[in-house]
Amino acid sequence: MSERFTVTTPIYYVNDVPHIGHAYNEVATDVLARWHRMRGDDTWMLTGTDEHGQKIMRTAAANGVSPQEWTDRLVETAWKPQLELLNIANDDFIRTTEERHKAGVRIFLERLKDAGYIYHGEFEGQYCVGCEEYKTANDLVPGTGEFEGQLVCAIHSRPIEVVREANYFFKLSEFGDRLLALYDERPDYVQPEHVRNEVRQFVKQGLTDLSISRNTFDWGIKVPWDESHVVYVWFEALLNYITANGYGVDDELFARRWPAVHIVGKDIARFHAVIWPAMQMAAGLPISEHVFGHGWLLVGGEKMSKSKATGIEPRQITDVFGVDAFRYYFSSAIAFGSDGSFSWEDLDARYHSELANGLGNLASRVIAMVHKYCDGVVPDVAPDDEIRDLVTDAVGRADSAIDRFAIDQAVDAAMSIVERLNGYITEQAPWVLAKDEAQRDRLAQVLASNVHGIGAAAILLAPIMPASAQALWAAVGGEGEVLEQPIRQAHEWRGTGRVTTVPPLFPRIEQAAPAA
RNA sequence: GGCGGGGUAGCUCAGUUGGUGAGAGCGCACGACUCAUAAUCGUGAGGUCGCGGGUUCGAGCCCCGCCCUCGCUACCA
Repeated sequence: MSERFTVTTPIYYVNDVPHIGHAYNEVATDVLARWHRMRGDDTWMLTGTDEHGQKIMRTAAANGVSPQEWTDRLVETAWKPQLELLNIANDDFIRTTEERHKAGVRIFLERLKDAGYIYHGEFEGQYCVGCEEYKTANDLVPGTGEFEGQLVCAIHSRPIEVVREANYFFKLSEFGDRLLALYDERPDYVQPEHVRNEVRQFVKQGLTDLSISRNTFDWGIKVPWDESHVVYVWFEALLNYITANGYGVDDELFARRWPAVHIVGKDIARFHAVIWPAMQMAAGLPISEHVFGHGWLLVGGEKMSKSKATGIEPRQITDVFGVDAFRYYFSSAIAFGSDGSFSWEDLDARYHSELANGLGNLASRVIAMVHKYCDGVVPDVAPDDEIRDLVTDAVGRADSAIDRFAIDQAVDAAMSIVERLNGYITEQAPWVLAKDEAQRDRLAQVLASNVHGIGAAAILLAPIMPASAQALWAAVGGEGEVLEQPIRQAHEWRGTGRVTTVPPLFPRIEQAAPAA
């Protein structure tokens, strides 16, 4: 009963410097995708970059290269390396400068126009180049210094430009009722609950039409029927989700991949849960399955922000703790959907408590005992009922948590095996049993129970920590790739019956954490 | 201003539709054990559940007011 699962990250604005906020989204999406693959689902994970817009054009010019050369460079030196660093197994990577995207955007626009949802209108506004958006009076503040006496953008502190444009508009205002009906009929369309409420409330207040083209610069996709305009970046960027999946050119592929699940930051949930579904309705497309808005990472109690220079690069963390610990930390320490506090102290504490002392040490002690008391051969006996039930229950809880996007709870379920096993060992005291020949059978069952639990935990943790899980899996006699094990049957795994020797999976790190 | 989220043990947070004396993890203290990455296991440490009212036999969970904090308010995760 395998199903299909297409999941997306936002496409990242290529001019940004990748930081742990982007990484958080990538890792979470990757964990979901890997989990579904291990269920046997027809899984597809899409990510990519957003590369058009005036700001990119200007940055490129400032660096003396063409926009295309500029974005090529950023993609190759910043974005793709970040995916590799984080061990993200995305199936596709779309760039909005690719021909497949441009072609799909043109087809989509033509269909919208034919359906009567696009019209020509005039628009005048105060435009901030830094924000690439029109500002309202509320967004402006009195300037200081060289801009004394002028109104400037509150974010960039630079003067806005008054721009009058004849643009094309999308009739977003016509979709309010249908959107509200969507939220009501499909309560799980927007998640989590508080994001859904916010989106719903927003739509209830009424929608206005959306300007979707610009004619003051040309770094973008030309409007098919009017090449003096380029499509506004946000409108165009959303279309990556379908242009990457064969929209308009390969109906069979598109039918297989679409609709998708979108994992986005809560700040852009609105675009994904309001504008995007309206666009899909207008074009007669199936609506996305879910829009999940995750929370922010807070650093020192504040939203991590590139403009406040509190952005942290993933490498700063992975260099010290490793990629798997990075993935584990952000998957487990933060309730997916809520904001979460990041600190080096917390990361360090959880690494040592949960991974080094908990999981790593458990593997270490069990493997050592199997070697010491059984010559490395895992006793071929059924695990204790208690352990068997514990593991079976954990597998079920973890798997169902994923359906709720509760990644943190899935990790908790997996780690509950580790915690219980450490207690179980102390209670059973194999080192005592080993001294009594009459207790051989009991000793065998205790060790077999541990190996059984560790193997299952390795499978459940594989989507979160692929490399470490593989090492753990192999160490307790798992055969082949742990990522190819059926995750819903993790409690039924059978191995070679021999343990091997492994170096510590998560060595203690004595050095002080770098200053945050 | 409007909308939304928060304010619970030192820290990070759980707390279903209100009901046994308010919880978890980490940290801390003490004890046990020795298979293990000086790891593990057990016990304990007593927080006005932001403030003030109200409803109720009974409220951290409901209502009113207030304070603080964070985000959003139309197109940067």
